[in-house]
Amino acid sequence: MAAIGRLAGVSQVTVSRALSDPSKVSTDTLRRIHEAIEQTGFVPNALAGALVSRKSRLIGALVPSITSIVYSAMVQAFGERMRARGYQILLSETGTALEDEERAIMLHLSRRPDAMMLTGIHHSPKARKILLGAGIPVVELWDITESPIDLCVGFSHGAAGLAAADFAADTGHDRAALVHAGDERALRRKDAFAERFRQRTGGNVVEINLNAPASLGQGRLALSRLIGEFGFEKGLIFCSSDLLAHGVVTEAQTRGLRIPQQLAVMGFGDQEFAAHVEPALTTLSVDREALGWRAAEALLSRIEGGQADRSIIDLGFSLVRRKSA
Amino acid sequence: MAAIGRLAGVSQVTVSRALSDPSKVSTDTLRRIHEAIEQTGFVPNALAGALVSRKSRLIGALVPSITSIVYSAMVQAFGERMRARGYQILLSETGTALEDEERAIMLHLSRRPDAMMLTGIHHSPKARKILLGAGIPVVELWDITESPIDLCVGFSHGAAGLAAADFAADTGHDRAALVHAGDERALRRKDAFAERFRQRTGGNVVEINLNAPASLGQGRLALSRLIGEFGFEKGLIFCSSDLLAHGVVTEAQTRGLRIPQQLAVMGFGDQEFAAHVEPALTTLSVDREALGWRAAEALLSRIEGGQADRSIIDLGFSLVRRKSA
DNA sequence: TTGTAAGCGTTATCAT
DNA sequence: ATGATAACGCTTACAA
Repeated sequence: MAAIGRLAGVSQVTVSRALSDPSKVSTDTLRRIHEAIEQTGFVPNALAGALVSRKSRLIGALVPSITSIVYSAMVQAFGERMRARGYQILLSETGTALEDEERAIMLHLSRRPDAMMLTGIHHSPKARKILLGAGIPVVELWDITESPIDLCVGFSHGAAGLAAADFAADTGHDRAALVHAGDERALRRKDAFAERFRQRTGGNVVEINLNAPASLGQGRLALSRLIGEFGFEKGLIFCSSDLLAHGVVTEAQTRGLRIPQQLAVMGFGDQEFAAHVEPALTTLSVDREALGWRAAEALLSRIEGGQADRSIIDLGFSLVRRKSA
Repeated sequence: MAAIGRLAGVSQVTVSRALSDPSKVSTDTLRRIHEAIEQTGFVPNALAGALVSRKSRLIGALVPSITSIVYSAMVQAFGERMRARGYQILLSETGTALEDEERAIMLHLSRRPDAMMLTGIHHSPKARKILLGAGIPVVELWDITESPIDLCVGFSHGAAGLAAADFAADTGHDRAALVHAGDERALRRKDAFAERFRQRTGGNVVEINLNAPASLGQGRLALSRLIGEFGFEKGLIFCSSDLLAHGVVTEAQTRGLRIPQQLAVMGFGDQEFAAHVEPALTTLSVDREALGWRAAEALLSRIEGGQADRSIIDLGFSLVRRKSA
């Protein structure tokens, strides 16, 4: 900046002002400063700015995985909103291990973000403590709790499981299978499903825990195992994601099983392809864009406004009935 | 750090040393320093560290979209490798507009990243200039060129299109259709395909430009349009992504068209589901993990070693023949 | 093994 | 409208 100042015949401070608040600088010097910037290819150092102003315009974001559309669509909406307001996203994948998340949180906090976004409400005690101590807005996504670190935006996974179980019971099924990838929130949905379904129908519930990232192939495998291990060829299958459901449907068709008459299949997430699969998937719809968008809004109002928004935001879900169940 | 020093009975510098190079500090003071850190919940300020050391341990990454598995799988591999070596990823989505990418590059550079990763080899002249001026390693991904900004890791999209056309001709097709989402690299593949296919077979090539993000629904729509607008019910369809190919296959099955006898379908990317779709997709396979991984390695050796790796890295592609063509 | 001093490139504060 | 000066919280010499 000092060099730009010399070129433009002003001091370093004036250059700083020209960039951060042009209204405080005369149009003539403004022009000379921009010319000098153009010539030199000067790019201001945001590290120095953040250090002294204590505002980094950086938002830390932690997701289990970036390749799952479930998270990436949410991060996309979140990031878009944040970028529009002049913030950048420092993104890390944490996997599912709490200690990895804790480490990532420390790393993020060392960059002094203006706010943090976390996935889920399940964190290590130390992570909570450090986050609280950081004194910045924090939003937890995808789930709700009575005691968020600061803010949370999501929906009740227990309620989602109950809704799926009620649908299964209402549509006359007395056998059900649960197929999931083993993540914490999916487990809560399936536990709620199992309890409610047994309660209402007295029927049997079997379960396949794939313990692997959800994929079409894993979905096909799940149905094969369901048939091989449990002789499950009639009933409703509740999958922890649409991708798994799509795999189950594909495998069922290959085997000549009729959907939904013989096998009813429910997914979760209402991803783009859900409506276009043949037969179209019945699923629990979650608005992932709204999730990211609302989280961004809530953080922004905390960062800039003071507080405003309430701290527990339940976005709910809806059951979309299509052809597969 | 000064406060930690006071608690541990040492100076601020010793605390700094304890954190950056523990071997330079006696085990006893090291212990006292860590106790003090534990008590206070101190998190070092990486902004200050980066400012003076001129090393941010930050890598800027620019992708068109994070929700496309094509890019997210690559970024995942890239980020994993970088994190393992102590770097964090500043990620931005740039869409397809060059001016947006340019703006994002400026923003990233202001944070003084130790290196930058860009998608594609097509950038604005100003972007090139600024990047060059930044004096940091830059890697361009997904494509190769004789004149990269610094490094490039990818493969020839022209060659990929030729390979697909040769396959189509070799398997006896004399009509072909191209379905694509309109992105720059897909256009280069389809242009190469069209030219080679016409040259070899003299046959007709029709084209659908969806001008929308690739999706299952768009793939179904594409086949509907192909049939409606061109009466295309026999021949080979080369799609710019597996997702579109999957949509075409789904629509074909719904309409009772036989694959591959009547309609042969080729995808691009060899995504996870490609092998599990029914019928399994014939596609051009690109190793997205290797792409990210090699890009990270190349940058790392430039950052830390000096130079080492050669600057144009062609990872190639392969044609995977399955059932759909 | 530890400490002192200088300075990284900005913004904030107070003058002019 | 502009400038001088003092931080911000670290790392890097250099010294003890």
